[in-house]
Amino acid sequence: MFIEIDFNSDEAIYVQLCNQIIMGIATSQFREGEQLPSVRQLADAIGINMHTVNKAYSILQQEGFVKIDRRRGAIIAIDLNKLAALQEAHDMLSVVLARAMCKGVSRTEIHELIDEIYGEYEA
Amino acid sequence: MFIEIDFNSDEAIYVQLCNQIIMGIATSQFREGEQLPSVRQLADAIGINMHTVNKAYSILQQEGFVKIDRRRGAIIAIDLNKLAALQEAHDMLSVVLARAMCKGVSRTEIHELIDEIYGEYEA
DNA sequence: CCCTCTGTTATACTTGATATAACACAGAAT
DNA sequence: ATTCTGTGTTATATCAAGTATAACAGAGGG
Repeated sequence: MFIEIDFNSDEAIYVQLCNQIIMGIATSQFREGEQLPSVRQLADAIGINMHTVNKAYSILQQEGFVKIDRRRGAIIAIDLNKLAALQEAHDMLSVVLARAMCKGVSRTEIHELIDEIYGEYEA
Repeated sequence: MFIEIDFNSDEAIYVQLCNQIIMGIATSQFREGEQLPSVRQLADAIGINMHTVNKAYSILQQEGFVKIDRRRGAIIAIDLNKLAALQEAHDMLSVVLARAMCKGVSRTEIHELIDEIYGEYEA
């Protein structure tokens, strides 16, 4: 369990949690069917409130990354909706690329970044 | 001036404003040295508060997209810091790509999206 | 039957986003 | 000079969102 929270960040804690868990799934640190730590366990480990973790898990459920069972807790369960995923990726990329373009980052450099990150994830 | 705010979005209004203005710069709708509408003009046009626009402009200044003059208002002035831009792009892409990968989007499909968006911007 | 584990709900507290109002400075018109 | 109108700024208030504390409810193991 390698989750690092930056308390000085302007990003909400539950958002950081969501992102790190999703990245954990992408890197196969968490696998389909695997059980995440209970809200209390994780909250204590990080030093934050149980409710904040609960909110992160709820959002991950809503976005189709986990399923929540009252007895077993949160379990990795990807809901594959590729059309929605492509739409979401397009919208988020539009913002990221606009920022990069304004600052003089070329199309080639972006493609290189993509390959670099995909490399980190597939390894 | 084509700025559309979604009041049902979970994104804060000032964030939507920042993003749309940055996309406006990327599409050459706004050019270096050009003057943005005054905080009151834009606020009235959109139907929001002047202070919300002011916050967006302040953030754009802080991030190096505009300069604010008490007399002339906000003026497009890109502060080219490519190293920081590449770092930022890497961090944001890490999150976007993780989400996409989990949902079964391939590396090739991401590259296609990049080209598609760059095409829209350069046109 | 009790103890402990799970998530859930109710309630407060604190911070951030947005709005209202008054301010201060600069330039144009009179 | 004086007034008017434009700019961003600051102070204050309001409302929503993020986070925390505490008590609850169901499930399973001793």
